[in-house]
Amino acid sequence: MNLDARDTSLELFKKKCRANNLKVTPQRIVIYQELLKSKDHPSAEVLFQRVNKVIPDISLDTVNRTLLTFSKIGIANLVEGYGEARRFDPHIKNHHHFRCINCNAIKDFNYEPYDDIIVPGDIKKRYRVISIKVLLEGYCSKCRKNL
Amino acid sequence: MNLDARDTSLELFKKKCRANNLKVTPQRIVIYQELLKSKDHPSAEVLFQRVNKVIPDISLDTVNRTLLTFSKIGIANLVEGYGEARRFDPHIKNHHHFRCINCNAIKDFNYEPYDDIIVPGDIKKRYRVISIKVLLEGYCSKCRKNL
DNA sequence: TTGAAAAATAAGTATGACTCCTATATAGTA
DNA sequence: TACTATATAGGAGTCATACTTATTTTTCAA
Repeated sequence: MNLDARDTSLELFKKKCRANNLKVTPQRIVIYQELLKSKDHPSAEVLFQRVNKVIPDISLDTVNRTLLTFSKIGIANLVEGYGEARRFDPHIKNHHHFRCINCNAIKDFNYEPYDDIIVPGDIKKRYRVISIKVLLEGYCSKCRKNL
Repeated sequence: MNLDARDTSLELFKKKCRANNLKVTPQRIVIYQELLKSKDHPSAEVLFQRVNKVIPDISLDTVNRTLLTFSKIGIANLVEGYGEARRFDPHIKNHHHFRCINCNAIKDFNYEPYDDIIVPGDIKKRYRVISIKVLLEGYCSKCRKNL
């Protein structure tokens, strides 16, 4: 055997695909590799530009669809900002949210211990932090029933 | 003086508008009132439907623009999901984010104490929680300079 | 109270970000 | 190798948001 880190990660990727009945296509491999390299939480469009250099006739739809698929099977993470409509909250005071990853419902809650959460020193140094929110994600009461 | 709770809140609203050099228009008043009533973190479209019943010829653009304005001057809050492109992260392991409210940059960080954050009992009972994330928001190093 | 200036609005158009459709191509496997 | 289920490209459609412009309003000072 002669697997460097890259091969190992690629093999792992293939294993995960097979475990989820996903075909290992050249498109998926390149999208995976380009995402792994990314330090900037790219959008589908941004990653498409990079993948496009490797596979010139890939479509944006494929990149977007594939990224969503990856996030469903745990190969990638969907960052805050979910590609849905912007939503507003009349609550001004700091509070926290539970978000259903299935139906996107958002529930407010307050929890005193969360008010004592401190900001890491190096974050404080680098950025100006205005709010601290805890975001819990999972399935709401309705959606957990249908699992 | 004969101010009930509603009048008081309306006066407060007008005060905030003036403090920010915003004109107090009938549209803004109704949008504010309807948002205050909302328990569901409405999108611009959803709130537009409600406001529309009070002001039939209001435009969706006005509702959306006004909500953004409100969130800028602290009358409303913009909920996770910012109406921008969906973004992906190759990091699988649970970690946390700092997000710049100006340029929307997202920075990953890890902080051990955050790994011990517990889920409130009543949330645990009602929902199935899968992930706990701390979301810090404010200004990144670049943007804080230009303030 | 009025009228001018600045700001806000409605309506229509444009753009961006997906999302769907369908014919073709390909991976997995018998 | 051939078959079947999936995946893909490309184009069209949709939804959410932003822009443009002419008109209307608010605000404020005379």
